[in-house]
Formats: sequence, structure tokens, C-alpha cells
Amino acid sequence: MSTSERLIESTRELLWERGYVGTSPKAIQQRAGAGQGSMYHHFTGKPDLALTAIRVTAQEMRDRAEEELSAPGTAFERVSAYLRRGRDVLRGCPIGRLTQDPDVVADPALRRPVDETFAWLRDRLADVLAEGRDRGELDAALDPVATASAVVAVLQGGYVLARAAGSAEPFEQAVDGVLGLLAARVVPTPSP
Amino acid sequence: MSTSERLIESTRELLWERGYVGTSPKAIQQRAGAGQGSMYHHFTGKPDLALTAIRVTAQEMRDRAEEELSAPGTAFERVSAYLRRGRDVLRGCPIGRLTQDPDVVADPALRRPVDETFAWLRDRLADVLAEGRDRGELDAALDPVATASAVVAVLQGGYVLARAAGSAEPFEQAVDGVLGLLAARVVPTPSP
DNA sequence: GTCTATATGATGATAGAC
DNA sequence: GTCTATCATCATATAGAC
Repeated sequence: MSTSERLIESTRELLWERGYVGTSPKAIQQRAGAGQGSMYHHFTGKPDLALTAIRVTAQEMRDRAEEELSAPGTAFERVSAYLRRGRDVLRGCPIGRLTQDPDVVADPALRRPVDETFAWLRDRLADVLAEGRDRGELDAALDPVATASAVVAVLQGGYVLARAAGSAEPFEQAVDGVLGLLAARVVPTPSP
Repeated sequence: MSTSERLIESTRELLWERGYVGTSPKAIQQRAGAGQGSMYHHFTGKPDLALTAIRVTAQEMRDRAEEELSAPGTAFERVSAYLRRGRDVLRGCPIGRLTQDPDVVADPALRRPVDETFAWLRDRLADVLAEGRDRGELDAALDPVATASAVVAVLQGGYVLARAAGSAEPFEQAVDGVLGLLAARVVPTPSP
């Protein structure tokens, strides 16, 4: 891995662990095993490096979600697989946590990839739900867009509850809760 | 307001706006109109002041929630009133945002009031839902604990989505989504 | 490309006068 | 109780040698 790549990886880790405000150039350099000169040669400063790191993490998150959401199965099965995928819950969401960073939210360039990631995710989930509804798998009265937003919110809020509790349990309960509600909207298949 | 109270209020505001890591003693003092000596006379340091501030905010949040959840009405009406209460969505939740602060989560004393607040809220919502189920207002198969966790998670996640988007819209959609799912579990009242 | 100075201001606190 | 030094360290760079 090149010095530039190591700097990006270090920044990705630190942004996840400590956020933008809590991450110093010095800490990035130390974790990457690089000096000050290297960092300021490859990047104009902390915002530039952070933007690069955020973009990589955002792309990774989209790719991972697309895997589950484009898999075969009913809409309910795919949403369920996405929500129940193994996660290191107590670490939280590397993109969602950035929304609590005042300097990220205040800078349009830094906020943009965060915004786009969640917008894409809600749209993608809404598509899956709308498809399930149109196929007759889900209740015709289900609102795909609102439900998709609720599903993404449960994930992000689940992380918050888990970190507050110091345990993954509230996250799992919240996922159980929303899937339980959604399951009640699944149209029963006529027996063969 | 005494100097001590002004210091607490300033800390509450700054913790909400910038988090624990992003809040400096100097900023607290300036906003409170107090000198260094005053702050270190009344409090042992930043953690002590933050703990006091967090406790006040947590109590305020519980009192406010209790108002809506103990109001008259069906379980669905009370949960709905709680979720739809007017909120300054883009500011986020003053307690939930602390879960993204590494120094808060790492310090058991600071994390405790955050943990207790969410534990209380989930329990209280679960009580309301269980009561509604036992009264026959809600489907007997509804899981009160899991559903309560999902409701709180939608709120916390809604803030995340709203701050990412720079708009309250995703928050409102998420609330619509979970209430739409819950409404489908309301047992129809027999017409008189 | 990487390194070592060097610089300005902030951070989080202590000491002691008033 | 409040104020003004004073302090060591960190944050975020820039300059210039190698």
C-alpha cells in the first residue's frame, strides 16, 4: 500500500472511531506511519483528506448494500437480509456518525457524499418495496418511500441505542420490531 | 441566573451543537460570560461540568416524553403524538448525539445518564404499547418491547437522515413510515 | 516524495492575587 | 467567588533542505 493509500485508510479508521472534530492530522500521520511532509504533499489539508476518505467509505457502503438488495428472493426477504446482515453494531455506522459532526454538516463538500449515500439507500429500498408490492407480495396500501425511510432510520437509530447501552441488544430489538411490523403487511401465499 | 447555572446552560448548548470532543472549556466560559477561575471553582473540570449538563438535559427529555405518553387517548394516539411532536429536527437529539462521542461512550460516568434515558424511554413506550394490546386496541400478536425499540430508533435515525439531507423531510417520512406500519396493527373498532 | 524545523493559536488546567 | 497570569501540550499548518 502506498503512503497516500495508508493515509486514506488511517483517516477512514479515525473518522469512524473519533469523527472529524476528534481526528487530528497528527493522529492520522502516526497511524499511517507517515510524516507531516508526506500528508501535506498528497493532500491540501485535513478537509481534503477527509473528503477522499469519506468518498471511499460511502462507495463501500453502497456496494455492500447493493449485494443484499439485488439478491434473489422476495422483497421482505431482501430487506430482512439487509437488516440482519452481520454488523459490528457497537462501532456504529461510519457514514451515519458523520452527521453528528458539526464541521462535516457545515461544509457542503463534506456533507454531500453523506447525503448522497442515504438518498441512494432510501431510494433503493423504496424500489425493492415497491417491486414487492407490485408483485403482490406486500399489501397494496404500503407506502414504499415512507417505509424505506423508516427502515434506514431504524438501522441508524439502532446504532445510537446500542452505543448508549453498550450492547447490541437494543439494535437487534429495533430490527426485530420493524421487521415484525413489516411482516404483518406480507400478503399470505395461497397454499398449492 | 447564577454563574454556575450559566456555565451549565452554556455547556448544555455546546454539547448539543458540537458534542463533547468539540466543546472546549474556553468556549463554555465565553458563552457563559465567566472566567477560567469561575469554572474551575464550581466544577473540577470539563468532565464534571459535562456530567452535570448531561443530567439536566436527560431529565428534561424524560419529563417532556412523559407528558405525551401519559396523556389521555389510545396507545396509537399517544405514540403518534410523541413522534409527531414539534421538534427542531436539524439540531438533532441532545442526548442521542452524545453516543457518537468517543470520550462519552468510553467514560462510564458520562455514558450512564445517556443509557438510562434511552432505557427508560423504551420501557415507557413498551408499557404504552402493551397496555394498548391488553385493552384490545392493538393486535394481540404485537411485540411491545421490539416495537418500542423500533419507534425510538426511528426517531434517532430520523435525526441522522435529516442532518445528512440538510432537511427535515426524511425524518418526517421515517415517522410516517413507522406509524403507517403500526396503524395496520390497530384493531378496528366495531361501529356502534 | 519525504523529512525536519518553525509558527500561531487553541486546549485543559494550575497558582495565586483580589 | 472571581480574576489574571502562567504552563505544557496539541492542532494545523508553512518553509525549505534532502
